[in-house]
Amino acid sequence: MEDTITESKTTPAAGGASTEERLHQVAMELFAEGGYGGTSMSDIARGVGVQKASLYNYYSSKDELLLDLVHRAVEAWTGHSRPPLLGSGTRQERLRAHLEAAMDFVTERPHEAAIVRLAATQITGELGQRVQEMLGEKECEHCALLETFFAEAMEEGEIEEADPRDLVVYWNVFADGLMINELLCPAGSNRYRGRLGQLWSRFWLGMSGCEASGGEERNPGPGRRAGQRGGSPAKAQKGGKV
Amino acid sequence: MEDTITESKTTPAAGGASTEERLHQVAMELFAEGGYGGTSMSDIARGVGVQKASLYNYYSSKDELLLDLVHRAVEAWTGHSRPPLLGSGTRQERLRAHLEAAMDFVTERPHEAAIVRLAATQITGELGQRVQEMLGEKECEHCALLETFFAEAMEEGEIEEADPRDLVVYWNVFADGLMINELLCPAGSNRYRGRLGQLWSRFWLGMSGCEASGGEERNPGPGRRAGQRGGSPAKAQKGGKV
DNA sequence: CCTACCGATCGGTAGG
DNA sequence: CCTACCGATCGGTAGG
Repeated sequence: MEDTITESKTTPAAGGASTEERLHQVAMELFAEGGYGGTSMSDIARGVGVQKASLYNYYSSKDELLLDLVHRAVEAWTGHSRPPLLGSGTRQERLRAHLEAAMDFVTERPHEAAIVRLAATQITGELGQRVQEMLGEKECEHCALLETFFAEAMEEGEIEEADPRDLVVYWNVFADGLMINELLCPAGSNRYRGRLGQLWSRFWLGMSGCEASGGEERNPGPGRRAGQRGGSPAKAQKGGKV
Repeated sequence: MEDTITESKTTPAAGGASTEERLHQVAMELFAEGGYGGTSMSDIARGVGVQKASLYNYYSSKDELLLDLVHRAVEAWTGHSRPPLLGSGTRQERLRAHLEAAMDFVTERPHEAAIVRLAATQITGELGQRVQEMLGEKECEHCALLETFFAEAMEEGEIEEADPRDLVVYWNVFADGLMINELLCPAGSNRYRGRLGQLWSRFWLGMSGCEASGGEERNPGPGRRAGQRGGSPAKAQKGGKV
């Protein structure tokens, strides 16, 4: 018989995917839609088409399963949205492409995006700490990258002199605000993605020129037509906390 | 003995608060910190100092308990942050005061703020729908108020002409981005509240003057260079998804 | 990958 | 507000 196959695990019961692949898919979907506490191992087993006990051949516990899924989702998001930031074009173009890629990830791979959001906001206790640790690392890494990005943009004269860390904070507020709304909006009706043009124009005004922390009043007349265009489909990621 | 007291419910076991008040306080705190699924009625009963069954004299189910807490928290948040918006001063001052009040609520009454966030992001199923309904109503009401606020600000010339709805969206992105970061930041270290000065300057640039989505360039403000490829018309890169 | 089973705990009810 | 109790389900294990 086929017991030459040492650790097959192949039982292409559905879709031709291996049990492990189906496990990833199903668990991702159920956690994303029902939450961690709202999804039981039995629910997952039913979706995969195996007995609950069999799941423990892949993960030693429900916690470990979630951690792996979160890790995969974060990596996918980063892998999708970071490249545009490192691509070519003006800094503004690259930053905007980065943002669009991140937002498209939310639209195209909602379950993975939801898992990351869930990880950042919904998990408590010891598991929560482990998850926060993982996300925190990624975020720090990303913030450092952005800080350098903004510092270079200043050297090139594309944005006014300022503390790069202030720009990172400003960016995080804008990006997280967009993401959280896109994530929570009833699927499909992305009123934010569709209004990105005007939002970006306004955002970029604050990014490129501003009398920093000192000035408060002084809303100088407008000037500056920020690059404006529809959104081009791009890839995605972004590691803000959402 | 004292059975002359018809529906007393008074058992000032701790802090002099009634059992019902303690129930509100304890449940709010536990839900906020442990999540809905992560908090059992037994946990709450233990915190209140009564038997689990006694909780059902106040609420017919765990769901009803959460709904009431969410409702109270939303009302409190609104009651705390709306007055400044309707106060006196320039529109910018009033809007900023509104924002600061909202952020202070997060700092000063973290459990109530957390309950609202939890309600918006963590509850699924039928209960989730009921909760979303409640929040949605409140939000619509608030958006309408803001739309009027911005329309008036335009009439008064404090901000440039634009679609008020665009301004509401821009505001929502900024406000939500700030809130979510303030909510998730390790308590105390509010790096956002502390940087509100520079963030606000940048935000207000985009709010007050900007050639929105359809607009062309307008009177160039006084100083405001900013490198960025010398005044060439937008790249018009199309490719948008619609 | 399955059958069989574990102790613990869940939200909630009966009845006083 | 309590004692006593319910059926259902939880995450996980034994052993093959």
